[in-house]
Amino acid sequence: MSDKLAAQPGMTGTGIKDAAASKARLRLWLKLLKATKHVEAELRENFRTGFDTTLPRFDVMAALYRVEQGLKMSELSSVLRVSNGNVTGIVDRLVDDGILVRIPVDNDRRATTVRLTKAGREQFEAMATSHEAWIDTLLDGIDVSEVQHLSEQLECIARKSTKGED
Amino acid sequence: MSDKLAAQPGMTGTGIKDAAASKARLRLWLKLLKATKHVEAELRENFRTGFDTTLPRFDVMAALYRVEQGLKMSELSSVLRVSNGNVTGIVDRLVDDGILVRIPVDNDRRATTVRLTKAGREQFEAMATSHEAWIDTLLDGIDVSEVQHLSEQLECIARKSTKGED
DNA sequence: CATAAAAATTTTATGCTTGAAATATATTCG
DNA sequence: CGAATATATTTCAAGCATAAAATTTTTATG
Repeated sequence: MSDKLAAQPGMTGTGIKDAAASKARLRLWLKLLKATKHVEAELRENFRTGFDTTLPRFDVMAALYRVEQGLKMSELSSVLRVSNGNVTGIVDRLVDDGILVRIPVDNDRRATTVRLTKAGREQFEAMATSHEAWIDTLLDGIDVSEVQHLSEQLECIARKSTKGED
Repeated sequence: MSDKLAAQPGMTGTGIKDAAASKARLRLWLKLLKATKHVEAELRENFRTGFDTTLPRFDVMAALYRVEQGLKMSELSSVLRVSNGNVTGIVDRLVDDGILVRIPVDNDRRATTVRLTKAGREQFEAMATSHEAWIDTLLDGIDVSEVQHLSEQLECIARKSTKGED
């Protein structure tokens, strides 16, 4: 009746609820969110002032940079994990700016492939270099020796959704 | 001339650039982003189906729940770290729904205080309970013993911006 | 006191984001 | 073949988010 049910070492994963652990996870989540939002805000500002562009546009360009022959709209929204309609709007604007082209798909008139133009590839390369440097600065409070371990922990959170690829 | 400048143990914090560390931080950032987006997406879906509400609305309610007498609009946007105009819109809708009230501030007719109604406080309590349970489930891949350490690492990222409170 | 400067908030323009409905094309199968 | 179903994408309505301009009120200062 007076067994201690909470916070026993080795008790992890028994499914028994632990109020203290729950609170600790909540606090961890709030910190995770805070750190991510902070970095995102800095990146957004840097992209805006440095390249007059946005993070979502960069994300689209990054996804397409890896695949020279381009991706179908549905592949793009699947890679980026955003809705189809969302991709439509961002791609529209990037096409207007000469950064992307839409190319019809042979044998399927429903689909379109989207690809970076030469100008788009060049712009992306410049942005990617800055982006990496910004991240390096923003995360410099984290010791390199910790990065691997931290990464593994974060994998545990994302895992259930992503079927592992990346 | 042939000194190895990169990836030396003990070299951390010298300010000398390390391409491998930079790449590692970039990968870490992508994982951080992925984990956060995953949790946010789950929470959004849970709030939508479970309470017909949204994460930003919950955030506003959470901030106000802690301060029974309410907060001024500017305090709210400062606590939540979002723009003034953004808060205006979300508060408008919450007032329409009877969850918040706007109260004039004595001696300053420019400002308004925003406060949860009784119904708002009750709704928040129900949502907060579910929210904590959702987080507990979403983060259950992380061992409780790691939480403290992870939190400290994340503090290093957020620190430069937040002047420490919270 | 009058006017300038500062402060609190709202408004506006633009873009991101979602979920759901609509459109168009392809495929399956009776 | 032809109707039903599935797939690829766009459109739509609503809400979130920002930065910048505008509005209203307060405070400071000459």
